[in-house]
Amino acid sequence: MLHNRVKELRARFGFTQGDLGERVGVTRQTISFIEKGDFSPSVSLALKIAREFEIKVDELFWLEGDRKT
Amino acid sequence: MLHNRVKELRARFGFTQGDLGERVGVTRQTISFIEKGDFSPSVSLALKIAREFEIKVDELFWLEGDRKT
DNA sequence: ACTAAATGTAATGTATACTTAACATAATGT
DNA sequence: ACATTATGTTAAGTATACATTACATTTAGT
Repeated sequence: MLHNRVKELRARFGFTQGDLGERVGVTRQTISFIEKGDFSPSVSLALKIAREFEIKVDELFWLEGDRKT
Repeated sequence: MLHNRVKELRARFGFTQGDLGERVGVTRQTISFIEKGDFSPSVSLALKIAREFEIKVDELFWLEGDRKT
């Protein structure tokens, strides 16, 4: 199971799902699915999203029971 | 375009493609495809591979023209 | 109350990640 | 020379990421 902080960071940056999708080249539905944890995006997309938030992929996405802290 | 250091690190750890695949739950062909850059794995798989090598996803995979140094 | 923007969600379609099976080749050990 | 192991690669199938369209609900602004 994969977890993420996309929704939290998107809110912090004041982006809508549509904004973020546009910036990283996917639709708002794709962002919505990712936030819901419905699927595991490609590492390319994960890198693009992490880049928008200026953090590392490992700080945005983590595997169940694998949290840093 | 996505680049990675999987082959280099796998060699450093003395794993065969089969060894690594088994550890992260995919076939050796999948590891082979990833090393060749044929596709962008899911972030779940990227996290598992990075964990094996004890490095961050961002140090294993990067987008064209996005290299840290 | 009305409108517009943002989100949730569902259906269907396409692209691509990943599997399975197979065959070829190179390298190593006996 | 033979067997074994690792890798390259290809073809065909399955699973899933992601797009597109559409509609309902919520929230903020007037």
